[in-house]
Amino acid sequence: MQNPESPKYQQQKLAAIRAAAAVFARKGFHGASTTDIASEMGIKQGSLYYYFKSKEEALAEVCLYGIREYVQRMEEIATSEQPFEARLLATVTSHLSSYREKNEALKVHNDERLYLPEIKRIKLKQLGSHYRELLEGIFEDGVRDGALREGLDCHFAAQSVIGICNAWGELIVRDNELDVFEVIQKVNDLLLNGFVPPKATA
Amino acid sequence: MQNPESPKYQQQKLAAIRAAAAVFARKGFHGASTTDIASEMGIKQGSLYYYFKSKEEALAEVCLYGIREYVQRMEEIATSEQPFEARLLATVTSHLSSYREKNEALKVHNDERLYLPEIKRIKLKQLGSHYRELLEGIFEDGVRDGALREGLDCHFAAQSVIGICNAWGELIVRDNELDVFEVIQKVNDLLLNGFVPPKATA
Amino acid sequence: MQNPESPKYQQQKLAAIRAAAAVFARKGFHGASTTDIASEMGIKQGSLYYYFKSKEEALAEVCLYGIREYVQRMEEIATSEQPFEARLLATVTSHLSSYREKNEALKVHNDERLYLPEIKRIKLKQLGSHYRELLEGIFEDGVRDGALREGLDCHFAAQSVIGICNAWGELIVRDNELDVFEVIQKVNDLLLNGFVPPKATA
Amino acid sequence: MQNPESPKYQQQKLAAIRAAAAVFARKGFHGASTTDIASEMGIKQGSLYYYFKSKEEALAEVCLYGIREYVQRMEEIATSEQPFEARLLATVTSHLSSYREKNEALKVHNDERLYLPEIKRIKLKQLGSHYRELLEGIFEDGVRDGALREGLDCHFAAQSVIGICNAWGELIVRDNELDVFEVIQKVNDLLLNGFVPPKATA
DNA sequence: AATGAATGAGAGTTCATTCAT
DNA sequence: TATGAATGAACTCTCATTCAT
Repeated sequence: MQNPESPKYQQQKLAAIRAAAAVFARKGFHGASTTDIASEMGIKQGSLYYYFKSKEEALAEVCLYGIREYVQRMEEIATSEQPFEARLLATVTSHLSSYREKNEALKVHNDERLYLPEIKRIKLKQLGSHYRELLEGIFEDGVRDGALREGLDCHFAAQSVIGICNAWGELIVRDNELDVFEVIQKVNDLLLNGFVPPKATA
Repeated sequence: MQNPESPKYQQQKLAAIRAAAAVFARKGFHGASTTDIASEMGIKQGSLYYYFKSKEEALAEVCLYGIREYVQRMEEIATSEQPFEARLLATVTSHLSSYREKNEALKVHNDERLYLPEIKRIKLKQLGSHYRELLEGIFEDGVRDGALREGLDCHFAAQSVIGICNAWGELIVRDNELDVFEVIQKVNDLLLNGFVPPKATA
Repeated sequence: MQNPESPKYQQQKLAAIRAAAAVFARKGFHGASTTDIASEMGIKQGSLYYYFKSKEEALAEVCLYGIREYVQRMEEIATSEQPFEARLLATVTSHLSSYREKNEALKVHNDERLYLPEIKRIKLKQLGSHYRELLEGIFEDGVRDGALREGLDCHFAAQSVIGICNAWGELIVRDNELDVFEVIQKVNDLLLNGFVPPKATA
Repeated sequence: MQNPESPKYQQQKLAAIRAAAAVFARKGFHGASTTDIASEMGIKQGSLYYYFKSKEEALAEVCLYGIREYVQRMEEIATSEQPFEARLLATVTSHLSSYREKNEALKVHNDERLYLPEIKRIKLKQLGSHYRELLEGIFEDGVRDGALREGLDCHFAAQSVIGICNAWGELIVRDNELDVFEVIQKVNDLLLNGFVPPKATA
């Protein structure tokens, strides 16, 4: 069926993934219909099956697409030779701005991937874990460098960064007025310093 | 469906709301069927309509149920005469432990309320805003007391607390092994101090 | 179940028949629900079964009720010692005014009786035939008396009277402004003389 | 459901309308199921929705179909240059023979259109009024020509023609033995001359 | 005499999926 | 490469009916 790896096919397939991402983000996996997706990309419902074997596979591909570039960027950040603070800022920036750039696929990955059967989630789990591990690595480096507190729970820290970025990401998607750059700054600051003023040490 | 505020009816209605909450939390609104809900509470599918006019109304009631007690607890915290740090800890504790106590309704409120029509969301919005405002008030008090940094964006702070708690909440619901008490401590600490060691002031 | 032939029961049963008639007339047999009927008479749905074994039986009773008094009146007219013209007028008057007096049961009989199973329609058929035969008898008398044309098809005539009365009856039920007395006069006149002016005979 | 004015679609759609007409005529709108209609046209129930958006819309289309050609024929009769008597006969013939030619759609229009919501009835009302007005016009012409009595209530006359034709139409549909031609003659005669013999004028 | 509660069957409708063209 | 047509399963919802109280 996918015999033609023709450029036209590749291009349409990408359009299909993006259309599916947009619709899943808006309506959720179960709330979205194949008709919705097809009409989002300007074709008829039946034609969708030329690009996806099933609706579920569409979800799988969207999730993969969503997290893949997200991990890629993290890979670049993690391997870059920068001080901790720069890398954290880069992480937060990458994560949050991906939401504004209408990367609906990431939102879909976060919210809907659980509706995939275990098997189709393996790859996603690997990528997700990889992402978290890279981020944990950054934190570990930070601790080693003295940029971070001794004894910091790096796993907890990484999860928290992901969590707070996703939370603000949803707000960003929902509220177009939000100044993403400002949010990035503040999130970054919160993660570094918390809300409490530095205690005057004697 | 009926007037009768009979105790039997009230009790069954509550069971219905809880059953719906459990199923919606597990499968999402669109992924859950009324058969699922009915069998969760041990009645037949058609009988569910004795307690809910529609599936959508069931969602509305679950959301309301979920957020109501959540706001109530916040109200108590906000009006208590405690220093900022105690109130923040109480907030985080209240929020996170509600997830462990299988308050699936709160998760449903967070994840599924957007599938309600605008009209049925008004009340929820009010409650949500009220919660956030109470929390903002706590932060404003903290700034005034000097417990928090001068010039802190209290709106941002409140949103961040809610966001990070919801993120960890999902993890708690998904992973039964997680030590909630430990998470609470660490989240609290992150919010107060961030990840960076206090700068040695000269 | 109907053990108590108490006056209260009889009275409520009549109310039930009338309520059913009103609802069936408004919504049709299949379009009406037992809830509609019950609430029309101010009781709860389940209680209806105290008066009717089934919805179908309710229809049967309404139809019977509707046609019974209608036939009774015809019986009086048919046995009265009046000239043809007076009896025709009485027939049309009886038929049409029964519609204005909200005898919805008659309308139900006309429109919905076909939804009854053959068996439950036997009695109705007898009554209907009896009505038509009485009316045919009136016409036969009229022919014999010379009040009507020689060779008139009395069966056709009777059916036509019934048909035109039912047709105007529906209009009367639907349009409250209609002057029933005027309609009666005109229908009567149409049946007697038609629309053409009497030919001047040499 | 679709744009395609493909001949196949048009043909199947017509088959769907006719099937719906047959079933609605037999069982009434509420008594008929979409399964009935589908199996009448030899497709599966779900497939029906390829041709109708809803059962209600099926009813609307059947009614429209039923009354449309009926009005068309009347238009031809009304604009023809014939004496009154010929036009009345043509009207009665058109009306009654349409019942024998299994135009169940007309019966459905008469009996079931009230179950449509107001909005979907507007077009039907217009057509119905148009029909009546054309018929009234024929009567007015007849009065002007002297073919009809001075002072005849033409509105009443038109309604009566429609009413009596519909009444006999139902009988024709129900009783296959009835000689339609004979009924037409007699109805026509009744409308023209009534049942009373012409008074011998001195 | 009446009701609250429940049921099961069936309704209309949607939708993922298939396939000939 | 894409579509029109059809399907069958699942879904939400309604409703006549029953029965303990």
